[in-house]
Amino acid sequence: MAEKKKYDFTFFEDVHAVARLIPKGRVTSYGAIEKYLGAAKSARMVGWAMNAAHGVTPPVPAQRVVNRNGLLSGKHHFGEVDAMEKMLKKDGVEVKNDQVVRFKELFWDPMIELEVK
DNA sequence: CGATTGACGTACG
DNA sequence: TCGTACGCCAATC
Repeated sequence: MAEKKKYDFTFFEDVHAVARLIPKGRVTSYGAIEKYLGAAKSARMVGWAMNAAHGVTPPVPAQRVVNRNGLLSGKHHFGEVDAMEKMLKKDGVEVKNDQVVRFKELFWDPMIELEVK
């Protein structure tokens, strides 16, 4: 019984992995990750995974993960409200009114980028 | 153990 | 087009 943990963190690990795969200057949405994981039924679970992404190594760029509208829905969870926006700008992502500018252009879909088609 | 909440998304009016 | 309602699954109270 080499059960490391009682719960299956597969979902969390996968979410973290995908989040780390997000290229600099790019952003993605929870829904995209969900669908990539095949769990488009639990959108909120991705948010919980991100909540668990704090303190893990390597750090998970959760700031690059926004909601479907490109809105920084989780900016309040970075300690400071400006932390998420600041990091995004640092990555070269423009943020206006807590929203990613040209979100459609900067959108990074794992299903398309990671899938060999 | 039951009810509420939560970093979302889709459906309906 | 905008606002409200519901579903989803897990964690917390």
